[in-house]
Amino acid sequence: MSNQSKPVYLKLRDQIAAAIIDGRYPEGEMLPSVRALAAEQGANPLTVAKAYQQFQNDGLVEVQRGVGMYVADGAARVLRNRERDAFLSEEWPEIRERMDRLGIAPAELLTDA
Amino acid sequence: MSNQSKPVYLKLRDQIAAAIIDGRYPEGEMLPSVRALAAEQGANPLTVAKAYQQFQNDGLVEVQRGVGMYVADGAARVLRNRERDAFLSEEWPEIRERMDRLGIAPAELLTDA
DNA sequence: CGCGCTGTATTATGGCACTGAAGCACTATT
DNA sequence: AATAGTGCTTCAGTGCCATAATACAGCGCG
Repeated sequence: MSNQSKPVYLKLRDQIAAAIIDGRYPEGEMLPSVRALAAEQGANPLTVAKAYQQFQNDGLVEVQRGVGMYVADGAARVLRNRERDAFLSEEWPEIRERMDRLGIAPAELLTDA
Repeated sequence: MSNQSKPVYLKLRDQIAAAIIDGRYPEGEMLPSVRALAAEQGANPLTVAKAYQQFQNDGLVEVQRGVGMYVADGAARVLRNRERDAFLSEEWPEIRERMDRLGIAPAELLTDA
């Protein structure tokens, strides 16, 4: 659903955010360079820069021009809380409404880990 | 999430599907005309037609040119089963993964009715 | 200094999806 | 026949996305 026809820069943004939350991009560590990530993902450097842009504006990554971009302290916590609130207030109600309409019992969703 | 920056014709499509599943557009009954629904929703008739298009291709609505479009027999059941399967196989795994990442326990969200 | 690595800005271009306006084709009713 | 209601086709416009080529600016190191 989230990985299909969505703009590339948004997919990259989500992917980076997940990596920060999971600690795969640890706080204080340097993020992959624009060109490096672009090459790795087969995307354009400009597109990667656009994905990084949003994190800069929010102060979640610190830019050292000529050096690289670093994950700010507390970025993982802020990011997780923000996405958590957004999920609960916006996405979950609609998901729940859909489950009710489709007749999906909550129990059957919890069987697997 | 589903009601923000999503194309109008897709929002209309979901809305119509929900109405069919819920029986607000009963089987055998005539659907609102393209122009009528467009006026009601403040959209362009063509956009509404595009939303209806997908149901025609799947045989869920029957078109009588010059007359109108009617909900096919069994449309509600087919539609509900299809969306149900799609939800379980495609959407839910991603939702589950996100909830795990954000530290949300599924059980506490499913307890209330 | 010179080289190589960072991010950034500019401009241009192609593609694609969405939306819209006008008109055509068909049917039922009068 | 005339009218008014249907869906449908065609043409055109708009905006976003992605890419490309190029150049600029800051930093570290030999």
